[in-house]
Amino acid sequence: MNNITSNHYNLDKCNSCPVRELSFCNALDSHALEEFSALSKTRAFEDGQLIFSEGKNNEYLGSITHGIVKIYKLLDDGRQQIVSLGFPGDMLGNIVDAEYNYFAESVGETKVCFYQVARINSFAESNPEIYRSILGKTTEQLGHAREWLLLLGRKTAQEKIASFLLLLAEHHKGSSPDQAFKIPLKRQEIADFLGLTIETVSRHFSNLKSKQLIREYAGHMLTIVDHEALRNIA
Amino acid sequence: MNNITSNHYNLDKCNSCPVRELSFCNALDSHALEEFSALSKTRAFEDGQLIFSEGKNNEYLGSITHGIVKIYKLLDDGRQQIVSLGFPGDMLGNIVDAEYNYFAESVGETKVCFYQVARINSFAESNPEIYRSILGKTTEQLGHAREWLLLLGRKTAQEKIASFLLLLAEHHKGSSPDQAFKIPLKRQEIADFLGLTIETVSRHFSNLKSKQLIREYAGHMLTIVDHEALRNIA
DNA sequence: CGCTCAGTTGATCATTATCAACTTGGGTGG
DNA sequence: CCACCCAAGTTGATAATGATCAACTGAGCG
Repeated sequence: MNNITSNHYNLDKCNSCPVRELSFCNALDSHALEEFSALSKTRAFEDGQLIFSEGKNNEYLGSITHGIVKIYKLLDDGRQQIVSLGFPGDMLGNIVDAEYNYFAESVGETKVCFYQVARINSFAESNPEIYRSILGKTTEQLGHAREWLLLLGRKTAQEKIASFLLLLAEHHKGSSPDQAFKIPLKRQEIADFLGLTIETVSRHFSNLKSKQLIREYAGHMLTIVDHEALRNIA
Repeated sequence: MNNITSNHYNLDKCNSCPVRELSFCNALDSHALEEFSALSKTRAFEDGQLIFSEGKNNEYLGSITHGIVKIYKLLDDGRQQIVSLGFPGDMLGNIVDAEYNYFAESVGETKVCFYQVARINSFAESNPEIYRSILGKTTEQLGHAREWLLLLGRKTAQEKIASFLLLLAEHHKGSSPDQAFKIPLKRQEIADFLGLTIETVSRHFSNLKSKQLIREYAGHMLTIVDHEALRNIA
């Protein structure tokens, strides 16, 4: 964790924060938030930058404000598994384990609001509710991880792809259903998220297209044509 | 959650608790612990009893004191995935999500120390450190879940079996290495934990036996003969 | 223009699932 | 006490899913 840029508009930055209601800092009242926000530093990442790397200690806790972050693990021979996709409002890192045993990398342009863990702990002495809030986010992540265990352990390739597309659609709920959205991941990343190979992912995409359940165009823009059918597959 | 038996020896029960140092209640000092322990009720389970079922609300938080609990999810067609094995000291349930989206079932004879979530929340008003402690346990579970995501997504059957055996051995560290221990799960449960079928599990067990890496006898007693080789496989 | 990277598609292979038969062992009742 | 029964586990034969290897397309960029 280097080069965290100082932030000089602390006082009202949370008010303009796009993930104000989603982030773990949401639990704080406006007075506490003002104090807390003074501790934060925001950092922007280009596509594919390493945010955390394995074995690094838990010096910072982050909150994603823009973009997507992939959390992944590696085996010795290079096999990779994405264990989580972080979307705006999601928490990054943890304040408990000294060993942060994953890699975190930006997917596209990303911004993360960081807090030093030591400062969170001091802050918590007078504002213990922050722990409850971090607990909420962690429990949520645990739920997602377990959902994915079911997917990786028991779903077929086609079911995995369908589930993945619905997950993405879920994060575009703001826009109308049947709205086109950009697939943020490359085929290799999708494969690493679903426990498949590039080729299998590609084939099942083609398959869903030929069945007219989805449509893809202009690079990576995707429309889910038949939500219902996709949900039945997943 | 029915039939929670009242516990009439509250005052010093935590002192005799076998998971005193492992459980989330560990964070409390002896005064707070005495107050907290009065809120707990212990319940015993036979093999294969349902402890939580999907969709039930988060009324209770538990701490496993004896035995093993499997947490699993189901697909509509009956496919099952064990998403976690709870050992003594592990936490059961959560205090955040209203929907507890898993099944929990005892594996062998099991005892669980339960707390009503509402009571934990009241208690936390004067002892907020309990949230920090629950957060610690939840973060630990998240770490295990993600380790398993790597296993399910990217490891071969043989690697899965080896990893599983080492996980079990890990929980018998108290006894000397190369010590025999009982495999607590049936083949079907192992399969549901590793995302495999019974037959594949059985074949790879046979394979490891024929290679003299493990030995199995008297039903389900297992000795790991060659830890090193097993670790290389995993 | 040609290079590279991402993605697609095809052919073949390997691993694991499926289906089926058989073994083993513990428990029960005659 | 033995015979039987059932559940769990093993092993074999075959099938299917997904991986691997390979060739090719197309877009973006210097």
